[in-house]
Amino acid sequence: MECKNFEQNYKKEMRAVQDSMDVLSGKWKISILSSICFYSKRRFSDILSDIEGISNKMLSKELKELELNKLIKRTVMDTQPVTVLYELTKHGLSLKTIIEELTDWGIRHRKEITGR
Amino acid sequence: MECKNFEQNYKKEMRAVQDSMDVLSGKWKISILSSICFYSKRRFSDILSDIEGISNKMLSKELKELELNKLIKRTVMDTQPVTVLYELTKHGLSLKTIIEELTDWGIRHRKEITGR
DNA sequence: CCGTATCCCCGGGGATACTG
DNA sequence: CAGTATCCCCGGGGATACGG
Repeated sequence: MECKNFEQNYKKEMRAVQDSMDVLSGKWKISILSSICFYSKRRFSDILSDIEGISNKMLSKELKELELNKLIKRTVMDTQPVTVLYELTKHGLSLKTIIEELTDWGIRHRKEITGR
Repeated sequence: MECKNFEQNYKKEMRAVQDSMDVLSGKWKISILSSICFYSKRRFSDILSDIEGISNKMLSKELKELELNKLIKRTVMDTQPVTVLYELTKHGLSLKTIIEELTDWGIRHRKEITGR
């Protein structure tokens, strides 16, 4: 319950958490990752309808950032009209544990705030 | 490596992760929590100087939100002039594992992006 | 179908000054 | 010391239309 192991590389660790948050804290990032993860492979328009409220502009932008960060892989299918598939990379899948823990904590947090 | 366990309560879990992110993804939240956690108890002006770039307005705002979410406890000391101590609550401390994992992932992520 | 381009508005958040 | 108040600017992000 104490934070003694933070003592040594305090600053460096703070930068590392911040790096993670920079990647994940985009407005729709987690939802997009969840959607793709759940269906394994998912098309642009499918993700668009999975996530309530997102615009095509934002989806496009967020997908681009996730791809830049090597969390997802984009594949253009040679169909007519064009189809694009998104899937998680190995690196993207390495987030699974963290997402699950954030899920559990979110549930506990809701209980804590709403008063059990 | 698959995401089968997401199948059942997909929507509910997505909302839960989002709840967590809503609490944590504020611009300075993680830094503030880390600072307080590292020193166990910390004063307003100390946190202000711990975190490079934050303004007193933002610090005040973020602290208020963290307190509302019961992650930190605010204590006014009866000194002259007034001193205020911030510390993590039990609930706030329950984030420690997640923060540590985000730290580890951040380091791995940097390696992934910069190319080992 | 999968995006990009454009327009436009609102609020996040910095700088600074002020109060108890 | 620990904030609040005010001013002000810039860019995040929505709506809509267009292009390959």
